[in-house]
Amino acid sequence: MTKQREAVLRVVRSEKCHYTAEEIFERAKEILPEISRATVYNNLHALERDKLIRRITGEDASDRYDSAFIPHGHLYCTECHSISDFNVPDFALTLSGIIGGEIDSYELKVRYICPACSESRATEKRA
Amino acid sequence: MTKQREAVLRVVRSEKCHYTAEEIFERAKEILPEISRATVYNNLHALERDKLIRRITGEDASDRYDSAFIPHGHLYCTECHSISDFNVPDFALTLSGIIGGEIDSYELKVRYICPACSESRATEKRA
DNA sequence: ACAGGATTTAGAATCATTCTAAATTTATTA
DNA sequence: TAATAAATTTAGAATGATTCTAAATCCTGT
Repeated sequence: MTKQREAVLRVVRSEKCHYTAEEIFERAKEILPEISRATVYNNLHALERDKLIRRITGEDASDRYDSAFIPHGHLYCTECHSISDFNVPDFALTLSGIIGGEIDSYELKVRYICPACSESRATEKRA
Repeated sequence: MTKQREAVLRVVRSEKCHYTAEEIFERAKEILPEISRATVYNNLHALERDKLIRRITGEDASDRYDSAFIPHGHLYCTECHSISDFNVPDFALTLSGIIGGEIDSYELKVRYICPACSESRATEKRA
């Protein structure tokens, strides 16, 4: 665990982080101004391999990361593109039951319209 | 629905397709030799928007696609990188229950070791 | 201190995807 | 059917996230 890896981990673990590699790079530079982009990528991969962080794929051009404390799903709003977390109780267990074997990890993403956007849509209609 | 869009859809709907855009392009050229890569991308986006096909993200550098008949999850083997489908009964319903609102779509990916690889590992250990 | 192995760095290279602008096709309206 | 508008297609250039490279640096164990 080098100081670079520690810095990357600290950034990803910061509050409500769903950052891209680039954003993590920017923030890691505030801790270690000399850190390079390649190192950030290297460490994101290493930390993901060791299950200290989790990669979130798909909704943008670039991957995002979050801390892996509790397995959870992600909600994407198709209007404002915000990301939030949600939990499916005992889902890992449910999955291994269906699959009939051990699971390494899972990724669950739901696209929907978030309450805020849903509300502002309704307001518009009324107007 | 142009003949190009039809060709792309036909390729994605071919048996057990989990192709990348590039693979779809190669196969679409067998139907329409003049088709261009940009058209394949355009139509993949259009077909996804219209929910005629589904995009699968993440496990490779490039996205993959499959036909969207029945909502289902994907199993990735971490050893041989094969992809297969599986079904979580009534999952869309479960999700909208948890989220408390309507869902646009969901993507569920599970990483595990497939039965074939699991077996060959066991065989190795025995040897 | 020293050897060996892993990590870091800057920048170049790669490669999937998107963009562009012109040409063509399809749909609409007269 | 002719005329016009709107959407789609095309080839190739551009973009941009990520990976690669090769040299420098940092640990670790002796």
